[in-house]
Parts: sequence; structure tokens; C-alpha cells
Amino acid sequence: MQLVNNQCNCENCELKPIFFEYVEEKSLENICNWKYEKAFRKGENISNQGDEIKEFIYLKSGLVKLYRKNENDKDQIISFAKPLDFISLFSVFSNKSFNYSITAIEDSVTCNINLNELKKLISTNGNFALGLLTKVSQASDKIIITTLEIKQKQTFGRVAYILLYFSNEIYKNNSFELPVSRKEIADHIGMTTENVIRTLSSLRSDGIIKIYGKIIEVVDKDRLQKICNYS
Amino acid sequence: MQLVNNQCNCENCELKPIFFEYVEEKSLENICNWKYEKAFRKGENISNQGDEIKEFIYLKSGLVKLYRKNENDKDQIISFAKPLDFISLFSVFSNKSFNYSITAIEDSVTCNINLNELKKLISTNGNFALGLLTKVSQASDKIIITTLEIKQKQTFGRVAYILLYFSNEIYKNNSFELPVSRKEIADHIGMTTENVIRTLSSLRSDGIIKIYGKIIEVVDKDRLQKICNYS
DNA sequence: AACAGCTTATGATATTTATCATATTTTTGG
DNA sequence: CCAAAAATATGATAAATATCATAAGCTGTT
Repeated sequence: MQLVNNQCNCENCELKPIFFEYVEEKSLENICNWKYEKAFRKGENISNQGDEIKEFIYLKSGLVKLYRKNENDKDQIISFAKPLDFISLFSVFSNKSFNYSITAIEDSVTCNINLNELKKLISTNGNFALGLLTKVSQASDKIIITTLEIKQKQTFGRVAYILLYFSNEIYKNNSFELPVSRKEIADHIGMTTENVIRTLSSLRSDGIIKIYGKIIEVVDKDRLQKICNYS
Repeated sequence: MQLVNNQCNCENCELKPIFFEYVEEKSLENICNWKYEKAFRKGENISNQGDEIKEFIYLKSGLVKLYRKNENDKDQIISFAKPLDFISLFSVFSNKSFNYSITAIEDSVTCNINLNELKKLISTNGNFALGLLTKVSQASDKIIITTLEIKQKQTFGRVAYILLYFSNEIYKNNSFELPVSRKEIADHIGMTTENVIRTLSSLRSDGIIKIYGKIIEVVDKDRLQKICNYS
């Protein structure tokens, strides 16, 4: 992790219109004093389950995974988060400590805001609070709905779902390099690594995708979408 | 559904210390003008997936289920909610319409607050907003964590989980009447009705529970807890 | 270069879960 | 109160998924 040389550039932040929608210029200037940016390399840990929450974090660039260890010490990946998704969306306001870990799965930059200062801003600025409440709710909703959707599918539907997620939501390209291992996909969609691999192989032999190691090319997106919807 | 004769009794509301923690007496009086109470009989629908959200709803008494229909028209029960759990916790601030339905599974009374008025209160009262943000986050967190915990278990662990939930969280008694059918349990924990029935039968023949129709008696809670933790 | 460790891959098999069939009991509506 | 529908129950079987075994390919390190 590396602290980014921190010129106050909130004015240019692409998140500004969303995050700071309701904050006047004057308050916005203050934010520069509480916030700083951190850069993480692929694979680096951003925060750990159990850590005290001292900061509100969001992602400026990159890609991260949110995951937790269960009682049997097995990882469950809750979701992936891309920029404009808040990453410290849940736990932050409801807990003293994180109930999940965050790790960068691509080189990432986070913007960190001191939580106490943020809370002060919320308590003195109702409109900002309402905006934030909306964002936090949207982020939680998305996790809940996504989890339900994955849960109702079986093997092929789940693998199709995650491939379409990376293709459509993250890389916006039919060809992309998987930022995660087969095991991580398995930990996210709730199946074994072997079955993820097998399912990918099967999609390949049906000519729906091509596989070059970590690189996936979606050849027949219509069929993949049908598989996602109906199985 | 029946409108409850609506004397303003927020002062005595058991939710007051939580919900209105940060609202001064003066604002609190206003709330009486926007809120009203509704009584629902077991089985009655409180709101429907797709309905426009006009009110913030919470549960004064009773028990409800939150569920949604998926593309294949199959119900998925997201969670059960008891009093002090907000029931319009998600969607409310993030969506124009409910992305789930709510049905009373026991006679229930809701308190409904006009959403626009509530939003005005939020925007003019930052402390209240922060309190609400905390509550909404806690409610979402609980759903997310619960869903993950259920997901990682298999048949026996899931059935044990739901029995312990009703026994410990809802009825605080080793003997209780199930407020839901076997099918509804199945829709919640993601298995088939037959398997829920079979698993219950199996727990009975192992002497862990007794079954009298809808009435369940947990005979050996320690073993049930072990089953919940380890399968 | 060589080794260790991890990931990907695939086959064989075992286990888990769903589906289908059927019967009994309970609930609901006229 | 009765008939129909729904819920509960259980067995037999099929399908889905996990587990175990093995091997090849990659990756990082010394």
C-alpha cells in the first residue's frame, strides 16, 4: 500500500456529483483535510474482518473483493466492487468493526475519509445524510438481490452469471482477463472449484466461450444469457 | 387490513427510544400527523413487489415475511421480521418501488409514516438521519450475514438454523407453533419442500425434536445447535 | 535450472439433493 | 358439512454436486 501524493483534487473527483451532491463548496473544502488516498497493488489487503472501522472508504479506481471467513475457516466472497460502488457500504454505520475483509483484485486506489468527521458532517447536513442513506441503501440492496439471484440458480446458471458480470459490468468487452481464480469464483457463487472448472470446460466444448488461461472470450453471449436465465 | 383508531401515542411507543432518539419533542408531535397504524390478520398482504413506496413502515407487533418472486415465478423468502426490525428497511431509500412483497405471518400491526415527510425530517435533522442510517445499515447487514450463513450450510444445518431461529429469536421457548408452512421454510433456506419435511422427520426419529403438526418442540437443543454449526 | 507450491484440468466415484409418485391428513370455501 | 384443494409425509429413483485421485501447467524463489 502506498499513500498517494495528496493534492486536494476533490473538485475533479468523478464521485463528486454523487457523493457530494448535497454538500456546499465550503464544507467540501474541509473534506480535503480529513481524506487521503491510498494505492493498493493487486492482491494487497485493504482491510480485515474484525478491524476497527475508523474510515469511510470508497473506491476511486480498480476492483476489489469483499469476503468473510466462516466458522469452518472457509472464505465466502460476498461481492465484487468497482469504482462508484461504495466499498465500505455495509458495517460502516452499523458496527464498530468490519464483518468482512477487502482485498484488491486489481491495482486500486481508495479514498479514505475519517469516519468521525464524516459523521459530524452527516449530523449537521441532513440533505447530505439523505443522499448518503440512499447510496448506502442502494449498495446493500444490490448485494441482497444479487445474492438471491445467484442462490436460485444452479451450476451452469451461476457460472454464466459471473461471466456475464465480468463481461458486461466490469470490462464491457466480450474478451477479458479474469481478475480472480476459479477458486474465488467458486467461493463467490457457492460451488466447488472443480465444478467451476468443469462447467467452464463444458461451456468451452459447447462453443459458448473460449478459454486461454485467465483470458475468457464470450463467443455466444445470447446462449450464455439464456443459460444464465434458465438454469 | 384495518386502520387502527389512531390516538397519538408515540410517547408510549416502544420504538421511540430507538427510532426517535434524536428527534426533539416538538418534531415528535408533528409525526403524529403523518403516521397511522394498520392492523393485518395472519396471511394478509402488507405490500407488494412493484408497488410504489409511499410510506416508511415498521412493525409494532406481530411477525411478517419479506419475499420476492423470481423470473421463474418461484417465491424466495428473503427474511422474517419481528417488531423492532424495520420492515421497509431496504428499497425504501433506494428505489421508487418495492423489490419485494411483505405478508403478515402472524396478526400484525404496522406503523406507517409518510415517506416524503420522513425525508423532510431527515434532511432537516442530521442527528436523526445518522440514527436512521445506522438502523437501516444494521437491518441490511443482518439480512446479508444471515443469507451468507444459510448459504454455506447444507440440508440439516439449514433446517436446524431455522428451528433455532424461531425457538431462540422469535418465541424464546423450546416449544412453539411454526408460523410458516414447510414450503415457506423451503423457500427461505433454498431447498425443496419434500426435503424440509424429510429432514424434520429425521430430526424427530433421532429424538432431537418432537412434531405435532405445526407445533415443534426442541427436545435436545445442544445437538440441534451442533447440527446447525457443523452441517 | 530446479524445486515447491499453487492453479487448472479431468476422471471415477460417492454423497447430496431434487423429482416423481402416491397416500394421508389438514385446511378452505361453498 | 362436504368436496376440493393444499399441506404433510414417505418411498423410489434420477439428477446434481461434492469428493477423492491424479496429472499437467504455471509461478515464484533460490
